[in-house]
Amino acid sequence: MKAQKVTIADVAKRAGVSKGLVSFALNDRPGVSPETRSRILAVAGDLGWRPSLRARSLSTRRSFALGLVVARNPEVLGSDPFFPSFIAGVESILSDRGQALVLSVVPSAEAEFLSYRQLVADCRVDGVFLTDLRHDDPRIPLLTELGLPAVTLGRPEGPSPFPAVSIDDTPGIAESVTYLAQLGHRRIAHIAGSSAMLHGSRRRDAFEAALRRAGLPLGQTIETDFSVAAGSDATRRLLTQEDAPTAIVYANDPMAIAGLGVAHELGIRVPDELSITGFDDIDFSRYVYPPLTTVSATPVVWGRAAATTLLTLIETGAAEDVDLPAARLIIRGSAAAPAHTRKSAT
Amino acid sequence: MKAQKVTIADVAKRAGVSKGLVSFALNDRPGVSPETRSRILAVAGDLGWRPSLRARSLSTRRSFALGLVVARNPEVLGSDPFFPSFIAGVESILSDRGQALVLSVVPSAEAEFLSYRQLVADCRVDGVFLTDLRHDDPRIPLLTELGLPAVTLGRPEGPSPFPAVSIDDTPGIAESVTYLAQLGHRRIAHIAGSSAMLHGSRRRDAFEAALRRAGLPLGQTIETDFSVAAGSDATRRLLTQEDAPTAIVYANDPMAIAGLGVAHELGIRVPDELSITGFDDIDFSRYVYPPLTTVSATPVVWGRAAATTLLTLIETGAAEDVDLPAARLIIRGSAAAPAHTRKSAT
DNA sequence: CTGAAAGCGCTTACAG
DNA sequence: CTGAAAGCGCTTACAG
Repeated sequence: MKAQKVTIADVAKRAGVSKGLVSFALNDRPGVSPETRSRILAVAGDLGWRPSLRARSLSTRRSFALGLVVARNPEVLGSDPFFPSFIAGVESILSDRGQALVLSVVPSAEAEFLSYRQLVADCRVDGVFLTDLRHDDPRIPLLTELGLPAVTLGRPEGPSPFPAVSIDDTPGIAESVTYLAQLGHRRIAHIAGSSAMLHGSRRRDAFEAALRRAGLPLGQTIETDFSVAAGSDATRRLLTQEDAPTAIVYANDPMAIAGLGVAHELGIRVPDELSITGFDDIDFSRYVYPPLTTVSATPVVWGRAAATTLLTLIETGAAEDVDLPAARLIIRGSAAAPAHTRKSAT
Repeated sequence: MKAQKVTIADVAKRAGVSKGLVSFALNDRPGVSPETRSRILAVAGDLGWRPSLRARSLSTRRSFALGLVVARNPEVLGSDPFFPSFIAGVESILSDRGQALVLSVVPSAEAEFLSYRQLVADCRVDGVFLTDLRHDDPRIPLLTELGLPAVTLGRPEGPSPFPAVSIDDTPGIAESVTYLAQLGHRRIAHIAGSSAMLHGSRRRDAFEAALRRAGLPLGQTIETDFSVAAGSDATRRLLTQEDAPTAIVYANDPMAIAGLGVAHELGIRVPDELSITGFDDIDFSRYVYPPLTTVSATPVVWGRAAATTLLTLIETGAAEDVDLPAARLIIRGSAAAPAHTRKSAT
């Protein structure tokens, strides 16, 4: 109703200058004397002038918005608190900078491609966040072709023209395995995420390397899609077989929580008869029983750093990679010495 | 790189008409002969012309985008799968309609106000979704003053100029209580959400009404902020007191899952010694142990309906309220006859 | 049914 | 240091 009535022309007239000058003053460009500038700004303030984003967009070809497209089905998305937290981090940066976040949630990888094309066709955003990196990620050449600036969460394997904001998840997994080994576990299994995803296979590699380092036999690994349902199924398979593992390292917390459910159902006591560790330290983790020993990720921090980097890239044309502090193991109650060890110790 | 090279002027020249005519053809406006229209459209297709959203925005004063601002701290947001699912539903409508979703996540109610003002000052969106309705919700007068179209999730108490898309959660709570009463429970407690929120107090009212209807004494109710942490605390209070309830009706699943953890920790077996019911049917619910008896919400459906309604409102200036099917009780394993009943039956 | 022009509200060379 | 003009790419009365 009341908004957008006053334009740059009103300010110019009232200040007795040209529209161009007002624009220069607004954008801190050289070529306007300090006195004139402050007079213009004062008038703008008096009039309550808010420069029209639409008009600026049209002439500067910028959108003043960043994009995030996430390709997941709604259920999996719902049990994964990564995105809400990541987005909260992103927003904490954007809101102060006058930027908006346009979010696109799509059900499949094909839809994801379309979504990026749509975003640039409509000039909706000035850059995007690339999450859930995959092997030979096809989105990197796509975005390159589209000329859309991006920042990747984690460093892609191949060459990438985009800055990467990373948080090393290897130490966390390694710590988990070491911790379990020190407790006396020898049959440790891993319920892994999708190996198509970089963080899925990287966690798996870290798991196997840590096992080797601990001088333990290669443990069983079951690949999943990171979903609660898959975590549940995999746990059941593991626990109902001969020589079931005494400890399971999960690639994320939702699967670990599902695993806890399966153990309860089978009458296997955690941590007495089965130790488990998670990854993410989601809110639920400290409230399940026993509370989950897990690796703390910091998605809010990640979101902040990614937003800052992307904005720098867009504004200056370049940005450095940033490495965030590695995720670390948080010891709670879901892991303990295996039953036979305790028995012999008693 | 390649995008946005061809403009309406190119199409007009190639088709041998004026820019105005191209615009008319594009927008299905009367005043252009069928032959001319199809010729223009053909040329546009040949040239791969994509009308510039920015230019359209400037002249039509529309943004072709919808807004959602959610005011929650990141942790609570993370354990609540409502928004991801709701957003997925919204997107499924928007993507086909060439609309985008701009999402704003803010930590407080004050920031929320600012966010709405910013959204309209920058003309970012043509309308917004109003979720988490509160008593005497101050956002309704705010949006009215700002002249920003909106759709409310649920019907506000007072007068509202906006269409409401609702899903009745009363029957689900009532069914929960009735079910528990029929199992033989007489001391049923409620761990409620925030009474400042409409759905928090409505579920509480439904709980008390159902108790009365069942001829049961008024149960204990503890108010929370819907968070996992609060659900955990409230459960502990309830279970460690004299005459602890034999059944607890939770206002949402995350709190119920936290309650399950507390019960385990206290050595209280569910459902043998304690029955619990949740609300939402989040993904986790069927994978905890015992699987949660809960009320199924349908946030994806809600998102779709809300998006459709909001778009109708924006395009036509009016939209009908819509009532979605009520949420219903889903019986799983977390509720059973209370111990003493079973004892006497044995 | 069609064209030429003005306008949306900024920014940006280009002159002075 | 400052002004006047053209341009961003559409839409929309207004004439014909």
